[in-house]
Amino acid sequence: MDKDNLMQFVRRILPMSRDKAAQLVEKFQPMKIGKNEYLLKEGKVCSETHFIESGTLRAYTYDFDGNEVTTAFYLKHTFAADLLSFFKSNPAKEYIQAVTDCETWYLTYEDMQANFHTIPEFREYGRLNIVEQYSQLKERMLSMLQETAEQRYSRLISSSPEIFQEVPLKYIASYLGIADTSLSRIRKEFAKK
Amino acid sequence: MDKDNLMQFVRRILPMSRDKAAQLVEKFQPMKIGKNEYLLKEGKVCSETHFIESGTLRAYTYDFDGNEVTTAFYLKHTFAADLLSFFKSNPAKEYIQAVTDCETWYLTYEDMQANFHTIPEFREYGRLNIVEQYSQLKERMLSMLQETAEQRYSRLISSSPEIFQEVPLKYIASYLGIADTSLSRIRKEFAKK
DNA sequence: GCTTCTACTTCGCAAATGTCAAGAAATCAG
DNA sequence: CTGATTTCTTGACATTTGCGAAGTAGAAGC
Repeated sequence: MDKDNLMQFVRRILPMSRDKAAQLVEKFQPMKIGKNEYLLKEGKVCSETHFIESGTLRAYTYDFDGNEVTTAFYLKHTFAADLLSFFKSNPAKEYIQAVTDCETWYLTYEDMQANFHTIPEFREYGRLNIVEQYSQLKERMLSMLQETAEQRYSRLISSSPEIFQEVPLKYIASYLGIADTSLSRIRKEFAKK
Repeated sequence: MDKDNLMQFVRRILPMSRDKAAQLVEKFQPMKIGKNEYLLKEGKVCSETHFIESGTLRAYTYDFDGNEVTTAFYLKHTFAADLLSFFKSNPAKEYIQAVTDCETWYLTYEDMQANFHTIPEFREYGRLNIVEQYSQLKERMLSMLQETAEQRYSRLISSSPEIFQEVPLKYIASYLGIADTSLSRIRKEFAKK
């Protein structure tokens, strides 16, 4: 397992030379996480950020009635971490669990800080990365505000069809903010078209 | 009009000496915006960030059916800007409009970049600020996912009662993701308790 | 003061979604 | 392979929310 995918990912966000990128990803270390195991539990501080080489994870928390609410899916070749816990060293408010067996490259908060100080590009990368995450969250927020459940489903399946191969529908339902029975009905309607 | 409130705000996010703070806010300039005027229009790049000395603004966009969707309220002594447009110099996807007459201190993107380079604290402040905004957006997202309209209303009125003094209820309805008639019903039910 | 406009409420009905229970289908463990 | 568990679907019914229309109250303009 080499760091090619990681380097490609980093350079797509912030173009830079191969050498710079290599320097930037040097501190990342490999990890394996078995299916249903946790990368992070509520109350713990998220002290690493993981680039997913293979596998899928999801983040979730509970609502007032004790139902699981899926807040994010992390597919291969993206980063998985609780951004808030990681950057502010706060206890996490959610769980991050492996939906399938996973292999990741992870970077500790300390190593990231070291990179921030020694590599100006990394500082810029870090900032862009947060803005990017903010952007995605905002789109999802807007989608919740202005679209019906069916429209949200339609958007998700066309923008991220991979998710549907990787995770159970009930997680997707709670991610879309609807009951799993409602999702089932929406899929039925949707299939007719 | 002096910069005391601005300095206080900045130092609350990132503690620093009075001198540092003074240096940091030096480039901010005053502006007045009349009721119903626009601080930003869709399609324009948001090239300044505004600290609101007095007054209230809101951000909004339109959904597929042409209805206004309020995405944010900006109360006095906070920052108003389209974060995504500002940091990425992209065309804004929304409008920012003054709900009442406003006075602001604004900083241009160029001046912010200059501050980033010359004042390390400001870099750190910028990053923390984005993380903070992300945090707030995430809470709202969760609130949409796990709470009923009435719970969201209840939460808003207890966390930000000021908003209800400043902006029409119909804006609040679209901010909560419901029709104004539904908000009216919810308020009626809510008043009984 | 009068008119006009906007914000807000209320009503009746329709559409969307939730809840609960049952059963089918798929997956997992031994 | 087989039984147990989990996931998914379906149906009946309740609840929430949206929509259009009508009416009221208050603010703004003249």
